[in-house]
Amino acid sequence: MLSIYNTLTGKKEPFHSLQPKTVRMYVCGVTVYDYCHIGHARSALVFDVIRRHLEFSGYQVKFVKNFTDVDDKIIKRANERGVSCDAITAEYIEAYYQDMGKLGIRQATHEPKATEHMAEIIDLVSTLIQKGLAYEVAGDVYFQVEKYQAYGRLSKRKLNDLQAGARVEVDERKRHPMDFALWKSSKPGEPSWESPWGAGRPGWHIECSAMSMRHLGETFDIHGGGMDLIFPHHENEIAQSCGATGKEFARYWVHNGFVQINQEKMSKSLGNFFTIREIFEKSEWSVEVTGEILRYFLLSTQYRGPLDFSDQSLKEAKNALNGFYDLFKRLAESGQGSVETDGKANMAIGYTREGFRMGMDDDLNTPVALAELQSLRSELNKLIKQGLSTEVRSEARGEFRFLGKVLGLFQIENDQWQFCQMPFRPGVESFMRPPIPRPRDGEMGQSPPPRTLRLQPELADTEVQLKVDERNEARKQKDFKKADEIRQFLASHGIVIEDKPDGTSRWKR
RNA sequence: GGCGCCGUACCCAAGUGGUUAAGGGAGCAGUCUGCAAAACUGCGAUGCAGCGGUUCGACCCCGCUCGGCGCCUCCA
Repeated sequence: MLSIYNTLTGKKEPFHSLQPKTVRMYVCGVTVYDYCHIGHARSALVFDVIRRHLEFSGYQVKFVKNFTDVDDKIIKRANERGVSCDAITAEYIEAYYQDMGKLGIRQATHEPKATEHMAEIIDLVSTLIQKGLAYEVAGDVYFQVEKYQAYGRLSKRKLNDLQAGARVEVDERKRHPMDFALWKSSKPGEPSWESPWGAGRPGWHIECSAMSMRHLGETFDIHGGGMDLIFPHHENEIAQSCGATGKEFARYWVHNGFVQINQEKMSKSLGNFFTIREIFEKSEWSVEVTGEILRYFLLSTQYRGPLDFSDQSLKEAKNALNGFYDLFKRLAESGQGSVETDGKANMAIGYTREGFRMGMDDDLNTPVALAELQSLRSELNKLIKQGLSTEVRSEARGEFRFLGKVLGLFQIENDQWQFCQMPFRPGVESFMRPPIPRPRDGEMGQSPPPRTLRLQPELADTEVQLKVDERNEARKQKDFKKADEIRQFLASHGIVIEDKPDGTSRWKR
């Protein structure tokens, strides 16, 4: 039974779906005007894993994640480049799929766009006006926050408190400073749609209400996003949705913590962000391996806590994964077991599955889930030393695949894993670049110049094996000088040899 | 000014009102080994920012202090 922290109640609560065996979940996606950074990756991954865990637990998950494709920032970017908004959004939606795909983020069941739901949005705004919760002023429509008594229940704020210290610009046309736009009249050249209030475009919050209700119904189970969306975005979504339907909107509100750099929030405005693609570009490893490192790193902290991104944290993730894939190599070798060792291994697998499930059920405690897998790794290493049958080894690898699937880990083939850094890639010592100076007013942050990678042609597996055999022959002849030369040669191609007690060797890249 | 979060060993990171405070990384010392790598074994917080309080008993509950951060404006 899953327990999950609900921002609405401020407590961890047992999760019950409204409909049996089906979970309806909506997550705020990204505004598509730029490349995604690691913060976006964390959010996407957290909800990807929640979805996978729910499926693992036997639910069918209807998962909706939107693209915000009408927005001031998009218009601004389009104007800067002298292209259409459509061109901007198409470009960055494509980039989103590329980047998230590399991270192994699965696509949602529906990925709606605001521009494709204008009818629903206009309907919703009309309803709010009819119900007296919204008012029109010269082509703009505002939601009147004072008409929704429960306003502030998600973010635990009171309207009065908000007013007191708020840095909200005074808009004479609003009845209350916190009233927010449902519909904005458009200026010439801006994207616009016909509406009862004239040509315009939707405000930011209304699209999520319209799209979630369209695809999931008026009341659904989980609504998620980053912590920073709690106020005002989700607060406003609740106000306008509940106001319009008179029903509860989402039942569980789930928010992920931030990725930080040096204990500070990573954000565009601070200029201290790393895009997903730049990490892949700088990585010393293949796309698959880098993706798994990033996933492990992002899951090494519980989703609600802050997570500091650094070169070291990625190295730790890499080292941890090396340990798993080292084990997988051993599990792929054949062996003789005993009733005792095979039995112990099966027991350990059983306990691990149970512990893993409990960890994940406890508000998606991925660090605990990973610790369980680490314990199994350690246990299996011991048992392999004592002797473990080929069958049980294979089952164990299968278990890592099975549980790992929930986290998106351990899915790649053993020989796809790269243990060593790619040799001869100058200038790529680390994922991290020096801190970017904070941009001054109105100035964009500077990107470092692109790095050119020189790839050493890789040795084919057969070539490596030939060399390894040659070396073992030399070792048999006690020609250790030659043996070491071959080791050196292979090392220069990024290959590490591990000698086994029986005189044969395993090798890894 | 309002609301909220965090502070666990060298680093990352779980956790519990009362047994030995998970797990990983790094380190050190061993086993194994021609060498190496991997693996294994051992060592490592008498203490969970500090100070009070509640309690038979608190790292875990309450209060205060110090330190760090977030939201209140676009933001995952």
